[in-house]
Amino acid sequence: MSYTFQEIEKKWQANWKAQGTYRVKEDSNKKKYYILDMFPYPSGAGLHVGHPLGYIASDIYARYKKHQGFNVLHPMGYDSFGLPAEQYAIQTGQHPAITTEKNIARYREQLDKIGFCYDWEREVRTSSPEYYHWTQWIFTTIYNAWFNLETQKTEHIDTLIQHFETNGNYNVQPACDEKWHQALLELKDNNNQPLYFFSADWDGDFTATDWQSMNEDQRYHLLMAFRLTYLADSMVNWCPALGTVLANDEIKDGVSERGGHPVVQKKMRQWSMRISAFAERLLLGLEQIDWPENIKEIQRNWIGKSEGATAFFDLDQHAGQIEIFTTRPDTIFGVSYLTLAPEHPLVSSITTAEQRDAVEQYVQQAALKNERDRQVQSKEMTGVFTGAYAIHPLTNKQVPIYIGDYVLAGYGTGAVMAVPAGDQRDWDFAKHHNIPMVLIFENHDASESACTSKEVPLVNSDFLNGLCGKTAFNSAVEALEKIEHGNKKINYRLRDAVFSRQRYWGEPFPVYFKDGKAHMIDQQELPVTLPDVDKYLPTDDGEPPLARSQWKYKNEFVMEYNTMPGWAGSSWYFLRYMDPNNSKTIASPEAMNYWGQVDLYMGGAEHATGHLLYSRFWTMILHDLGHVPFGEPFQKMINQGMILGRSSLVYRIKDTNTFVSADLRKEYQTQRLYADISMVDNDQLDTDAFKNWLPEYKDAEFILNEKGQYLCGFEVEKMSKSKFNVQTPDELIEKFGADTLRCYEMFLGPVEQSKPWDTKGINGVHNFLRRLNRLFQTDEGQWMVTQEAADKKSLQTLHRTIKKVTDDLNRHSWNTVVSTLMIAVNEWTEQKCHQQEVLESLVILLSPYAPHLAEELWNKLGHNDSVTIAQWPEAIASYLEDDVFSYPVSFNGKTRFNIDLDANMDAKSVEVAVMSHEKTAHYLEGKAPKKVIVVPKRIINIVC
RNA sequence: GCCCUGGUGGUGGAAUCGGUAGACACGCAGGACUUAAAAUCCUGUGACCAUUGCGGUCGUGCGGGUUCAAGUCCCGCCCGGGGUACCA
Repeated sequence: MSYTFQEIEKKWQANWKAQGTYRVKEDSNKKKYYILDMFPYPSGAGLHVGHPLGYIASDIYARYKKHQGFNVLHPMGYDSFGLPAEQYAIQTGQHPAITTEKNIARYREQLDKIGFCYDWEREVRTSSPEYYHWTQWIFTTIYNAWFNLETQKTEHIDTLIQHFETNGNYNVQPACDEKWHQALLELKDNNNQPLYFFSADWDGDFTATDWQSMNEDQRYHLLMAFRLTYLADSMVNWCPALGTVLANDEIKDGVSERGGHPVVQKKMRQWSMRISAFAERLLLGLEQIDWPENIKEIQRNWIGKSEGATAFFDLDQHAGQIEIFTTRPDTIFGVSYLTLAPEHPLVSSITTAEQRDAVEQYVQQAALKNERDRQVQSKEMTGVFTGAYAIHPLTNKQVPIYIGDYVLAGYGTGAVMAVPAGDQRDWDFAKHHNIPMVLIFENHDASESACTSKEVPLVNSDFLNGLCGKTAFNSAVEALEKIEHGNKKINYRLRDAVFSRQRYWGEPFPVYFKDGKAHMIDQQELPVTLPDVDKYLPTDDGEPPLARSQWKYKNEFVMEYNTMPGWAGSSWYFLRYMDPNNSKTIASPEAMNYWGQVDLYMGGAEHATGHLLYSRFWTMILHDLGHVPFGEPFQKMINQGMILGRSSLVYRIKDTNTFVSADLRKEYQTQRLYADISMVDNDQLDTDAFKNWLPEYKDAEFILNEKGQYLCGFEVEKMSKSKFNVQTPDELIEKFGADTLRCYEMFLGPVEQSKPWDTKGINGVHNFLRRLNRLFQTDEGQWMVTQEAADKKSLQTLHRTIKKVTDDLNRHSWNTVVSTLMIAVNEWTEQKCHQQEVLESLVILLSPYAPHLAEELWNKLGHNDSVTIAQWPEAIASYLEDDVFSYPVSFNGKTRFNIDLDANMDAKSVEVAVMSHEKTAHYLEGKAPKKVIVVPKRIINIVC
C-alpha cells in the first residue's frame, strides 16, 4: 500500500489512547529517566511550527529511553495563570478561567496531532485550585523559614526564635537586609511612639532578655526582617500602563518585557522573596549541573558577585562616616574625591549652605529621570559638589564629596571612592569637573585615560609602593582593618525578588491581616481560592482587582489582595508531575525519591534569569527543609533555538497595481509588500491565488521573468500574523502527516540552533518515509517482507545504522539520525532488502521519530504488542567493519588516490604495499620519500 | 565596553579523537516513463582551468603560526546572533 499517513496516524493515536500506552507508574525494578519540556502558557494564537521543536526532540529522546528499558517520566501541562487572559477579561468581561480552558483545549488538540508520548493523566495546570493549593503551601513554608549564613542552609523559623530566646542574636547569622535594624527603628506603635526601646545608634545586637521583653508586635516585625519571604516597604518597579509592579527580570532595556511600557521606581508595601541570601549557593550550584555555558554565564552575571572591600571615610566637621564599596582597595591612595548617589541619605545633611541650591536642583533632576533615561545618558559625567569634605582614612587628608547620578543608590553602599587614575568613569568625572588627580601608577601620567590594569606597580602610595595585584589588595585591606575603617567584603548584584502583583489572574496569597500584621492561613485550610469580581480592574482608590470582592477571612479579617507573580507556579511544577493528584502533600516522598531530579530539561534560553533561577531557589529551600530529596532541579538542560518565519515579499511598482518579479525589481521603483506564504511555493507566487487573496489585489497585473514565473523575495523574521509568515503544524500534518513533520523538524539542523522555517525540504523527508514504506510493501499493496536470512551487505547496513543512530541519540544529535536512516533506506532499496530480520530492527530505530508509521509496520510484521516497548537493537561488532579498507593515499597532505588493503594489515605492511603501488612512483616523480605516515584504518601520508 | 556564541557550496546542514571537506536533503540542469500532469526512476551539480580519456589549481570569514596532516589546535583581526552594564 502506498503511504496512507492520514489513516495510519488517526488509527494509532486512537489506539494509544484506548490502550493507555503512555501511562507511566513508579516501578522500583526499572531505572527511571525524567525528561521534561518547559510547559507552555496557553495563548489564544495556538501553536506554530516553532513551538513543538523542543517537544519533538524530547519526545524522541523519551521514546528512545523507553526502548532502552528505562521507566520514562515525560509529562506536559500548562502555565495557565497570566496576563493575556486577564487583559482579554478586562476587554470582554469573560472570566479568565473560561478563556484559559478554551485555549488549553486548542493546545491539546494540536499537541495530540503530533503524536507525543505524554502521560496526560499527570497533566498539571498552575491555575487549578488543586495545584495552587500547593503553591500556597510552599509560600507559607517559605514564610516560616530563615537562612543561616554560617551553614548556608535554610531552617525553620522556630530554630531562630529558639536562638533568640536563649542567646538573643549573638552567634547567629540569619540572612537579612544590611540595614534591617535601622528600618525597625523607624517603626511607630499605635501611639505614634517608636516601636522599639533601642537607642538611635543601635547596631542591631539584642540579648535574650531583650527578646523576652518584646511584645507581639515587636517580635513580629523583628522576625519579618529574617523570613525568606517578607512584607516590606521597598522600592519597586512600578509599571503604570500594566498597573502592577514587575520583578527585575521582567524588565528589558528599562521598559516592561511584556508590552514595552515605561517603568518607574516607587515605594510600595510588597511581599518579597529573599533570593539574595542564596547568591553564593546559586553560584556554586552551577558547577554541578550540565547546562549550556551561556545560560550559566547569564546566571553568574545576574548574581554579579564582586570581591572587594568596604572602607569608611569619616566626615570633616560632621559626625558620622561614609561607607563606600570598592573592588580596588589597592588604589586607595589615589582617591581624589568621593561620589554619593543623589538619593544617598547623607546628602541633605552634609551639603553646605553655598552648595545647597545647586545640590537640591541636581537631586530633583535625577529623581525625574527614569531608569531608561539614566542609561541612555551621554558619556558626560554630571554631578555637583556638596561643599562637604571627608577625611581619607590612611592619609588623613581632606577629600571633597560630590554627588553624581553615575553612582547608583541600589548597588553597594550608594557611595564610591573616586580614583581618577585607576577608573575610567572617575577619570571622566574628574576631567569634567577639573578635580586634581593623584597619580598612583608607575609610568602613567593619566593625561589620556585611566590605567585599569591590576598589574601595574603602585607609586605615591605609602606602604603600597612597588606592590600590585593581590598583594597590594590585601595590604590595603589589612591597613584599613587595623584602624577599623574597612574590611574585605563580597558584594552581589542579585536583589530580592518582589513577589506581589496587582492582578486578578494569579495565585491568591494565603494571607490575612489582623491588627496590621500579616498572618498565614493555616496549611490545613488551603487552598484559598480566587474570589469572583465584577470587573478585572483595580478599584477606584487604586487597590488591586481582588479588593473588589470585599473578600474577608472568617468574614472578619482583610485578605491580601495582591496575587502571586507568574513565576510562582512554574517554580515547582516539575515536582508535581511526580505525583499530580496527591491531596496530602506537594508530592509523596516515595515518588520524589524514585523520579528524582529532571534528567533532561528542554526549553528556551529566555528564562535564564527568571524561571530557571527561581526554580533553583525554591528547590534549595524545600530541599534544606527536608521536603525534596535533591537541591538542584534540572541536572541537564538543552536550549532549543527559535524557529523564525520566512516571509514572502512581492514588489509593486510605485503608484500602480503592477507587481514585478523579484529578479527584475531593480529596474523599477517598487514598494515591498507581504504575500501570505501559503500562496508561495519555492519562492514562486501563485498569481491567481494572490489576486483572490485580498480585494485590493483583484486586478493586479504581473511582470514575469523570462521563465514566466513570478518570484518572491524573502525576509527572515519572527513569525507573526501581520507578516503572513505563520506556519501552523496543523496544515503540514494535513498535507504530509505528523511523522513527516517530526522528522523534518529534526532534519532542519541542530535543535540548539535558531533557524528560519522553510518548507522547501519537507518533500525530501516525506519521500524518505515513502521509500522506507516501500521496503515493506509496494504501492499497490503487495507485502514484500520475507523470512529468508539476510545477506551480509544488508546486515552490515543494519548494524552500522544501529551503531550510528544510537551514538547520535546519546550525544543529542537529533538531526543526523534522520540522515543516517535515509542512507540506510537508500542502501536497502538498492540491495532489494526485504528480510524481516533486518526490517524489524529498522522499525524500532524509526519508532522514536515516526511512531505512527513504525507502529503500523510493527503490527503488520506480526506483533500484537506496541513497538514503543520493543527492545532497542544492539549493534554486532563483527558487522561494523569491512575486511578491506580503502586507504586514501596523500602526498604532502594532498590526497591523490585510494588503495584497497586488508583492514587488519599492520602499519609496516601497509607501507610496503603502498610503496610498491604503481601510482606511488608516478606521484613521487622520482624523488625519494622522506617519511611515510600510516595511521591504520585512516590514512597514508607520504612526505617527499 | 565586557561576557557567551557562531561564521563551511545556490540553500538547510554533515565531518564525534587533528586524518579523503561538502554526508544527507533541498534547489537547479539533463534524461527515462507518460497523450499530459503528478508520482517514480536514472545522470550531473563547490569554484576555476583542461576535457577525447587522464587530470590540475584553489577552497571551511580574514592574516599569521604549530603539524607529516588544520573546518578542527594556538596568536591577532573582521562580521553576525544572544546576554549585560555608568556595578564602583
